[in-house]
This record gives sequence, C-alpha cells and structure tokens, in this order.
Amino acid sequence: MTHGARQERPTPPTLEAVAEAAGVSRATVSRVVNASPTVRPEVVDIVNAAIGKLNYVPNRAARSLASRQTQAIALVVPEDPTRFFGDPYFAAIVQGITRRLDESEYILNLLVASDDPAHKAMRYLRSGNVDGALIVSHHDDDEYVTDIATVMPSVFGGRPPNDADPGSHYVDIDNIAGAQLAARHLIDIGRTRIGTITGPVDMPAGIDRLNGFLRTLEAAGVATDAIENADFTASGAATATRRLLDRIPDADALFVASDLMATGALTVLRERGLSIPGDIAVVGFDDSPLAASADVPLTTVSQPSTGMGFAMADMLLRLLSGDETVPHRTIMPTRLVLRASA
Amino acid sequence: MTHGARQERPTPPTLEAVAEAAGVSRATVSRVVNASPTVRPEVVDIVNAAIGKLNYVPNRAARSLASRQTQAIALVVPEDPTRFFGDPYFAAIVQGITRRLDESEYILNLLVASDDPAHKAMRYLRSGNVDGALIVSHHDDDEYVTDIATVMPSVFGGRPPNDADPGSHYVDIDNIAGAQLAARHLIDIGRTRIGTITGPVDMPAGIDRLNGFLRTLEAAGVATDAIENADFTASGAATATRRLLDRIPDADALFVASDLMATGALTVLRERGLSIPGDIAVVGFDDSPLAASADVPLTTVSQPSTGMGFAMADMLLRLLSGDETVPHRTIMPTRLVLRASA
DNA sequence: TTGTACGCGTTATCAG
DNA sequence: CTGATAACGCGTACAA
Repeated sequence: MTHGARQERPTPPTLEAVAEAAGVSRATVSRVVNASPTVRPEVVDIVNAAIGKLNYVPNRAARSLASRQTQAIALVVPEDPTRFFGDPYFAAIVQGITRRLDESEYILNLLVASDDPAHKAMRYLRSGNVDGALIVSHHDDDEYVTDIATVMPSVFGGRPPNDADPGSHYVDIDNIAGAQLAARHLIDIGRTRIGTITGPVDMPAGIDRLNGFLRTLEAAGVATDAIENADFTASGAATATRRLLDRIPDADALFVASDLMATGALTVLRERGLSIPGDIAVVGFDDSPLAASADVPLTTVSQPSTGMGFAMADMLLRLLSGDETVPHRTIMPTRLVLRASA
Repeated sequence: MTHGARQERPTPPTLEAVAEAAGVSRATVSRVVNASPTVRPEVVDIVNAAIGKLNYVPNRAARSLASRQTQAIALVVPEDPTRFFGDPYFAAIVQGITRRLDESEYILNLLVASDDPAHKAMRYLRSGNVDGALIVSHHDDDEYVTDIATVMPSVFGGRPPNDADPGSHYVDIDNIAGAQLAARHLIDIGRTRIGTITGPVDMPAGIDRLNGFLRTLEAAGVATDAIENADFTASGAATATRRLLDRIPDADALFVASDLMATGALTVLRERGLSIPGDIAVVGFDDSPLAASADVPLTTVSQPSTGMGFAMADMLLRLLSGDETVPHRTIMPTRLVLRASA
C-alpha cells in the first residue's frame, strides 16, 4: 500500500457517469443536482439513487467555469499577519463571518497581506477566484483595497478609506460615540488628567476614537495634551504608555483605543507601581476576552465584534444575490461595560 | 453611476483576447503565461506586452478544470468555532500556515466545523476545491477526518486518530515529554500534592499530556489522584479547577494542559484567595501570548505553534509537489519557560 | 418533461 | 518553436 501524493486516487465520478448509471441524459442529472422543479419526481429518485451509489459530488471548477460563479468569498486583510493573528478582535470578526457563511453554500478564502500584498492579492482576486470580498483592517494608504471594490462586490469592515467609492458598502460601529462613552465615564468618576493611547492615525477606527475622546474632553474643559499614538499592538501601546507617563506623570486616567493595547498599558502601569483604578483609571475598547481576564478586569467600550463579522458576510451575500435593497452602511451600537479598572 | 452587485463589470480579458492582440495563437500565450522555455524570446516580449496592456489574469476555474489542480489547500478544523477562535494557539498555527503559503502560489480555504461538519466539509473537499488538506484539532470520534486523508494528500496537526491510515503525515510535538518537563519542575521545586487539569481525553494532545504527567509523578512516588478533565477552554478549566480544589484542598501545584485553560484556573485560584506560586504553583502549556500577560506570568511548556503551522504547510506542499522523500512525521521540540507562577 | 449541442477559459497532445 | 484541436466537467438555451 502506498501513501501521500503518490497514492493512486480514483477519478471522481462525473455527471456523465451518473447519467449513464441512471439511464438519463447529463442535462437531467444537472437539473436534479440543481433542484430544478421541471423534473419528474420518479426520475429525481432514480437520479438521486445513482448519485448516492456513485458518491457523486459536482466539480466546482467546471461548475464555476460554466456558471461564472465561484461560491467563494475572500477575506482581505491588508495588515501585518502578526497583528491580525494576535488580536482577539479579528478572531471574533472571522468567527462572525464563518457563522454566516455556514448558513450558505459559500466558503471563505483567507488573504492576509504578505510582503507583496497589492500584487498577489489583487492578482488572486482578479483571477475569478471569488465572487466578492470582505475587507478588514484597511489603512488609508492601502490604495489597492479601494480598487477591489471596483472589481467585485465588496464590504468593508469599518469606514472605507477616504478615496473609496462613496457608494461603498460597509459595516461599522460609531467609534466616535464609543470613545465619547469612555471619556464621559472617566470625567464622571472625577478624573481630571485624562490621557489616551490611540490606534494608528491612518485607520478610521484610530482617528474616530481619538476624535470622540477629544470632543468630550474639550466640551468638559479638560486638558487634551495627554495623547500618544500607538499601533493596536500590546507592545506598541506599552511604549506609548511609557512616553505618556514620562510626559504627564500626574495622569489619573487613560483611555486606550483597544483592549489588546490596554493589556500592554496595564503592564507598564504595574511596572511603574501605579494602582488601578486608584492611581490611574483605565478604559479599553472592544470588550474582547482579554478585557475580562486581564490583571485588573477592564472597563471597556463593548462592540459586537462577532456580530459585525456576521453582518459583513450577510451584507455581501445579499449583494451577491442581487438584492437591490441592501443598505450601504450598517452602524452597530457600542456600550460601556463596567469592570474594575475604571 | 451604479454600485454593488448590479454594477456592470467588464468581462475580464481571456487568453483568446491576448492571443489576438499579440497576433499569436492561444497555445503560445498559454506557454508564455506558464513560462514554457520553448518560446522565442521576442515572441515572449510581444505576448507579455499584450498581457500587460489588457491586464490579463488567467481564469482559475478554467485552469484548474484543465490542469486538475486548484492551487488551494483547506484548513479543516473539526471543532467548535468558539473554541477555535478563542484560543491564541490556533491563531499561531494559522499564522504559520499562511507564512509558508505566502511563499507559494497556494491559497488557504478555512473550514471550521459547523453543525453539520462531516457532510458539508467532506462535500466541499470532495468537489475538487482543494489539492490537499491540513487538519487541526481533531478528536478521536471525528470519523470523517480520517477519510479526508484517503481522498487527498493531507497533513495532521498532532498525532492522527488511532484509526487513521498508519501512513498518515503529521506534525506534532512530544506532548508526553512536554508534560514530563512540567511535572518534573513542580517536583523539583518541592511540591508534593500535584494536580492537573487535562485537555479532552478524546484528543491526542489531551491524552499524551496527561500520560506524561502521570508517568513522572508515578516514577517519583507522588500521588496521582488530583486529576480533573476539561476541554481546552478557560471556563471549562475554571469549573474543573473548582472541582479539584474541593476534592483536594491541600493541592500545592497544578499542571494545566493549555495556557488558555490556565487563565481559567488562575481566576478560580484567585477567587479562593490562594497565592501563586506561594500557596499553589501553576504550570501551563503552549507559551501563548496569554502566558506572559497573565495575572501572574505563567511558567509554561513552550511549543513552537507558529512553527508547527509552517511545518504542516511545508509538508503538504512537498507532498503536493510529488516529493517522495517527505517524512511521515515531524516532531518538534518543547521546552520549559520559567516565569512567576512556578 | 427530457435530450442535444454548444460554450465557459485553459491545458495538453500532436502535427507541422 | 508554433498552431490547430481535443479534452476538462458542467450549465443551459433550444429543440423535441
């Protein structure tokens, strides 16, 4: 007996074979497979019997060549793989996507940007591999992602880059409102020296959360100079937090733009001997599993991550089905989850 | 201007179109596209110019129909999606896989088991969608996964189920040795009442880690009754830890079969007012990011998760290339990483 | 209701 | 070295 690639594998049965076994034409078998209503019930049974006997499964390549559909969609992530795979937020998004896809016949292709993202990804997308695309974690300077939407039905996770087609479809949360929730809370619990660790300023979520934060602080007449930029990673946030603390030693509150970053900030706070929330209160963003299990359980702005993934997939599937009534944007709610850190 | 699915999208150029534009036959264009050496250099240039001008990209369905190859592989995960997406261990595996795939022309299809895993997944795999499969997180009773290996080249992540083809290919770590490392360490630091929270006993990793643990304890003449089974989730581990503590109140050490489970155990230990490692020492398994950032940084058995994903993909790609010299198993090393918890 | 025949875009075999 | 031409497996007008 042999194994692996060299093993002789039997050629899968074709429509032709089933037709012969059932004593009908290929077309009829095709109709049965595709549940056409115009086939006599008894013939349906005969054909299905043959299909079961031969263990027939339609060849997808042939089918998509003929039908010009692939029944596949791509998840495009123009992002450093380490960051994508390191943040539970993305896991939740993907989970939501697969949950929706499980209810359909569509399958998911994962395209995480490599060194040569634009070229390879676009090449892949343009070669008719997928019927549509889901785009997540895009940056303003990722020119090629805006091209994707011109090539095939696409849904962005988060507000699309500024230069994207204004008719783009996307699912988002109100990042501004979410950040305002966080800032408001910190003010309400009496904090007066409030800082923030931001996400990348070339990403909508990074910008919007900063703006919401600023807006609330300004309205309250609180100083807004305690700002440090980071990159949505724990280590990046740690570095930024050190900078902030060096600059503003009397900070008594911190809004960190993601839970993952908050864990990095907590590490630094701990290392500086600061008590939480005693010396300094912390509010995160995401309500990822990290928040609940953190050193000091995190007060955080909750967003329906899994739900967003689900909504994105759902929107794309509707688009693919030719549904004319699909809204161009779906904005999902955020809420503040109170835990120990603030 | 219109948008979305209804938008008129131009038909992509075909081989035919390029041939016409270049004034050669389709066959020649095909040769150029596939870098056949038997084409006159000047013709190659002409054709490439036409390709560039028309922005031609080969249609994958047509190509795979003709060549009987898909340039795609599937990652099959016969597991509850919540668990798959909740454990950083899997993120690392997937990252390793994509890292290897990025160096190739292959792309990845994600198949996380749904309610009807056997049927839908097998159907998908058998319809000629992928050239090979990577199987991760399989349980002994997942009969269908062992079938996959009979249908196409496959590589398991972890020892295959017992009833799998003995010639199966897989990448694994020495779970027994890893667990022995952990147990040995707990004994060495003077612990005498050592318990363990195991993984599922229908999974190779769960079984092997338990056995390694038991082997070392028995050899040292230490009691082996402090065992509670869990399911590789944080909440499952928390429950198991409560049971164990209720039964063995004087336990002074705990070997938890995964870092994610260890975070669940830590929560319970904290809730019982136990100091770590003072009252009870804890050793995890994986060395996932969770370990370093845990409440009490975790001493843990480190395994090269990303490396395993890479190795799996590499093994499968070699299999697909017809490489006869591919070893049937690759066992990767583990080591103990000392932190604060033990 | 069912069968015939052509087309989908490539690859691959053969002549030339 | 290049060009016809036949597969590859399926969907689908069109005809019966």
